[in-house]
Amino acid sequence: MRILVAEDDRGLREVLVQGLEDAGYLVDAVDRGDDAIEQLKFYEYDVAILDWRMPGVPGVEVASWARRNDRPTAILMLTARDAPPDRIQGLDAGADDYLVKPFDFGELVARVRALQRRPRGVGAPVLNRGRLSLDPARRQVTLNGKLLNLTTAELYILELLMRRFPSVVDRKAIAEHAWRDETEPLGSNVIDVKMSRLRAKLVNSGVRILTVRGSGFRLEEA
Amino acid sequence: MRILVAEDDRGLREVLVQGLEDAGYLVDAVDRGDDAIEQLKFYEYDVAILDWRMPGVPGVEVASWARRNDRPTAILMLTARDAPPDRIQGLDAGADDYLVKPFDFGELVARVRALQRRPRGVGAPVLNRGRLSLDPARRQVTLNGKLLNLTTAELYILELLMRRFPSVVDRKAIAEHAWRDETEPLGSNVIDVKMSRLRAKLVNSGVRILTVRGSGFRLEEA
DNA sequence: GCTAGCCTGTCATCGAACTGAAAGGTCGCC
DNA sequence: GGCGACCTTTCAGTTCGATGACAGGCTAGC
Repeated sequence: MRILVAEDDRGLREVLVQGLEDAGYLVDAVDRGDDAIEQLKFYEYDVAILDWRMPGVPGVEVASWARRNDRPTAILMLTARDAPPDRIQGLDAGADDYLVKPFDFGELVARVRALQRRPRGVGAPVLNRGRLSLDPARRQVTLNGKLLNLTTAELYILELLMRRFPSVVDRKAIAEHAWRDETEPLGSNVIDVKMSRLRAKLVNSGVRILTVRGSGFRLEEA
Repeated sequence: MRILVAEDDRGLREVLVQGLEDAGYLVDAVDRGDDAIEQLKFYEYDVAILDWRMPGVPGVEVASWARRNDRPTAILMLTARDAPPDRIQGLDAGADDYLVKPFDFGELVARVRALQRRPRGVGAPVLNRGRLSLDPARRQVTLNGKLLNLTTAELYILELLMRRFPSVVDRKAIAEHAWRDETEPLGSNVIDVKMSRLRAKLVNSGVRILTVRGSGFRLEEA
């Protein structure tokens, strides 16, 4: 297990390195954000522990760089700022978890363990496919920068298809994610209707919804 | 995006449900740990928000149940206990994230968003043979990464042949596996027909269906 | 409070895909 | 050579999905 620590406070950095090595990890440490990016370019770390404030590039920037470049590294952010707005920004930038100083070292280790249990290859906050771009936070989709006018249900379905790309998504999953009440009584063809409407809005989007008979639907590029 | 809220404090529960619904999520709520497990059995939630202390079964128990049973749901734990040892126990039990009361609602939403960005857990093991790869959970087959368009019956037959590889599979077994309903329908040559069609789709797949005269069929590599 | 507009789910219809029966050809074994 | 097992193609019936039309519900704006 390889971990990158990026922290400018020397005392804290040494505590982290020492403690994590004692816990059995291989640890590299840097004290600048731009150095962190350099390291991330060349090694596939399992976890990166980033300080919020750092010389060079701040932790958030490092996190969003890693996200944009599809680095397989889980990111744990450290900060002294406890104000929720900041923390939100950190999480939305692509951090996987968050810890506020001062923190208990045992808890840090526990969170690192929790992170490495998670499957890797996390997707970017914004889903892109073809000429489409779906922002889950804003609940909106753009086609070549132009806003697409999707209904709520359509957006849920499209989001699901994009998240599961290129897998087949079955009707049950679609129904459960896009509607509230239903259990199994899908005696109607609502899904088909919504698919039809969604398809109509996706012409020329670089993306197509394919039917997999008997199984469900999946997205296809081009 | 579907969320389960398990919280016994009625006031907080209603705040959570209302707030999350306003944020665009589909929310179900229960006030007992055992009810939470029942819900998790039946629906594939994207995220479950669990209170630490609850009537019935505590949140940690629910989390570890979900982990043991490979539920695809990410778990966010809520607690009033701030002592790190407790928090560590929560994370190790299988929680994906953690929030201490009282918390800022905006932060809760941010954490939920961070959780849902992660890919879901792994499903059933994938069968590989030759250049073929069959995913039983998704009910799809890929040839060199490209999706093969098999009908339901063809897929069942192929799955059986792959699972039994390299043994011979007799016609009776094939019929029973691919048509759950019938018992003695072997009055026609349906199986032969399906085999023929399946073979046609398996050209150049690194795999061949061999006939064992008088016994059945088996798969052969290369 | 009313109206226009959008969203939703149901239905009917059309078309495409899948299925199984049948017919005729091929092959292996005696 | 004969026979039975197996292979392939064809064809029609059926199932499943796509789509346009419609009515009820909800909302925003007046």
